[in-house]
Amino acid sequence: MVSISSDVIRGYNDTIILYLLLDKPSYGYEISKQIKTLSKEKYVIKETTLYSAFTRMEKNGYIESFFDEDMSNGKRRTYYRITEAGRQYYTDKCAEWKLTKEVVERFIEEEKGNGNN
Amino acid sequence: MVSISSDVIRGYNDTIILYLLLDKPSYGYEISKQIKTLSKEKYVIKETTLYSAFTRMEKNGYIESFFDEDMSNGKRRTYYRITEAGRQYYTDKCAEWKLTKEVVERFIEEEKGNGNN
DNA sequence: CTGTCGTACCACGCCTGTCGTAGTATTAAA
DNA sequence: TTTAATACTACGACAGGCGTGGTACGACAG
Repeated sequence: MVSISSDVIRGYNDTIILYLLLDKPSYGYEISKQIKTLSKEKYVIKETTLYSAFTRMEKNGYIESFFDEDMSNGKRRTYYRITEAGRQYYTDKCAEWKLTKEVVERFIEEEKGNGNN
Repeated sequence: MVSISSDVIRGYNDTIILYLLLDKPSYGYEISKQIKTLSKEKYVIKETTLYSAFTRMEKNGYIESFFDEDMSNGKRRTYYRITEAGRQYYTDKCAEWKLTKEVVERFIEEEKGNGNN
């Protein structure tokens, strides 16, 4: 069965997360659910991968963390919102994706290598 | 300037190399030149990356190394030919690429994030 | 009132692939 | 004789992903 290997989306986890923050802030658990449903269960991000991406991106200034004000119950959630730098990074990554796609597809052929010719 | 980051094609260097071996055996230097020209200078694989990919793929049984018989001069070249397992791996990677492309593109939007909305 | 499940997060440390640096060796041109 | 192109190798650092395991809360079952 064909499934996505981690090396492939390695460079795009950050982009995927940023995409889900474009419109509104969110938090880890919600984002992981969204990735799962939006990808139609094709890609399920690992928790550690997700949270380490948060840490890294906050350090890089692409996102900012805050706590929900009307959080009265004990469940503490760390929300993240995208920064301007994050939006820029996202845009850049989208451009890069187009280029990468072009390049990779020069080396992908449906007919060739598939079976025996 | 938009250029391909190593993390992005990380999972596809092996695939790219295998593609260039589908029709005929080749060797490191030639393959690196072909990647450069075929990608229109967009992607230049690092030597160390290339040669370590060879080692890894030979260990995995995707390629086999041999020396050119009519090598009369001193320049020793290690040629590689793709194996059946290698062809299978390539085919699988092509299928995976399609899936990855679908998934990633759900999180890529040209209009969104580009600028300010 | 104990157990389990779902939510929400974090620390630690390993693994793999990439890449920087540097070195060897040959041939051909300048 | 020095430089450039060809052809390859060794070594070690680094970053991102991920396995493992732990904390903590609420809800609901038995």
